[in-house]
Amino acid sequence: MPTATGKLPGAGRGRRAARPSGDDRELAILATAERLLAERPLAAISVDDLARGAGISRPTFYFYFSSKDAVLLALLDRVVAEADAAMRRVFGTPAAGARDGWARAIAAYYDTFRAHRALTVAWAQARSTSDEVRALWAVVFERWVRQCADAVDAERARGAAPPGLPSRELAVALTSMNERVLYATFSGDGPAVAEEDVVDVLLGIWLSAIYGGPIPD
Amino acid sequence: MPTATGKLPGAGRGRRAARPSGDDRELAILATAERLLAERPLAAISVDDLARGAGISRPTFYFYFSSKDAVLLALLDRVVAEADAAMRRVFGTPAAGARDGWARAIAAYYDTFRAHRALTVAWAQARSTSDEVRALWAVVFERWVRQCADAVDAERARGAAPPGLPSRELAVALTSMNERVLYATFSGDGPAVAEEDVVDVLLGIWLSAIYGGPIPD
DNA sequence: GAAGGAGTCAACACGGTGTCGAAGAACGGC
DNA sequence: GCCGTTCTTCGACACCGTGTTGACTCCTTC
Repeated sequence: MPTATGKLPGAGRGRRAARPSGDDRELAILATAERLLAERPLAAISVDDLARGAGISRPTFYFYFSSKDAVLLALLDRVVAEADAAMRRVFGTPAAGARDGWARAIAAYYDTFRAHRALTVAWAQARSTSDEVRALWAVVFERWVRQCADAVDAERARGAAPPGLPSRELAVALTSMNERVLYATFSGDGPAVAEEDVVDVLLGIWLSAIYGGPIPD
Repeated sequence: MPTATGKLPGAGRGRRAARPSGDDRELAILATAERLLAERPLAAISVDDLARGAGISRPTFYFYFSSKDAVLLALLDRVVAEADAAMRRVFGTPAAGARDGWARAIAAYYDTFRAHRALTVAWAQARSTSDEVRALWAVVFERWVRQCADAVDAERARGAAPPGLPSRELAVALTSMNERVLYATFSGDGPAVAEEDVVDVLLGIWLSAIYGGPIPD
């Protein structure tokens, strides 16, 4: 099991050693992957498809990436970086009230993943087949959970939110919900929330879970 | 694409035509599958493993099931039937208050899936690779969503719950959350809620989402 | 103009799936 | 008790996807 790294986005994932036209090839593979992913599921795309799409032979593909999963990982790094950047923008701007802050955070993820819906769906599929994808996702997820838990703690500390469930467990559950609901909405299989409502629905649940006091029986 | 049915649990999924000792073989395959699933992921189990485990050759396996997925489907039918039975029991017994009713419903699913955690995890993986598994799950999920939405409507009608998000979308989101959170807890990869807390955490979020009024900014 | 690295691919080994056809057991009718 | 039919089993095959090897072709650059 090679390449268990996950440092800088886009770097070190393949096995190249930096040379002129090689970069084009690498980009061509990435672009082909994203294009094909938009039309069929990851499992239906072979290394050969990727190679041909990029105008090279299958063995040459392995010169650039160590496997199909490595391509996905590289693509995923990018999107995660994008989502984090969006999130940093949210935290950087002062929010007009608590509701607005949470709304913007949820919308930031929604927008990022919607812009790459094919990738989002493919990632979820690859998570069950690739340890590396699973590991990368766990790291990313953990970061979001931590941010969310910290924000909840802060709201409780300033008296805006009542005490309640442990903030970390609350954060895990809410973040999980977002992940699953957004996936269902984007992939379209099974019951899902309509795309135009999804942010509102998620936001509503987040707010009542965080700010709603204890429920009398 | 054969066998798109989903009628009676355990029936019609393979391609047998009912005969004596054949039943033993079928059961042996099912048992082998559940046993192997407890030690490694679905993708790491070949048809050959299943066949050998049941004491038959690979071609003979195909006499009983049309594919690896069909085995999982048969197993899944059982567990779903079990969960539904548990749920019917919950609805059949009068609850001591609203909180207790929801708590028992969530616990019923938790208990059923925990009792078959290996299957639960395998199903989630197979959902990305098999159309049939995906379709079966969509049906099951839809049924739960409907039950949940109906219950919310009933609570609102009797004045116990305030109006709020559309009941169906609320139900989709909450059911999705349960699915994802339980999966994370059982599979153990990535951040998860501790097994002993998970029902309380989910319940807390359900109650505030359903009974919590509108949140002032 | 030789050395060496980057880039490329035909051909291979492997492991998995699903199918086919022939051989073996089981059983009912006659 | 024998014979055909139907159920059951499996060896052998065709196929597809993966990842590797080794040799060949350019470039550089010294």
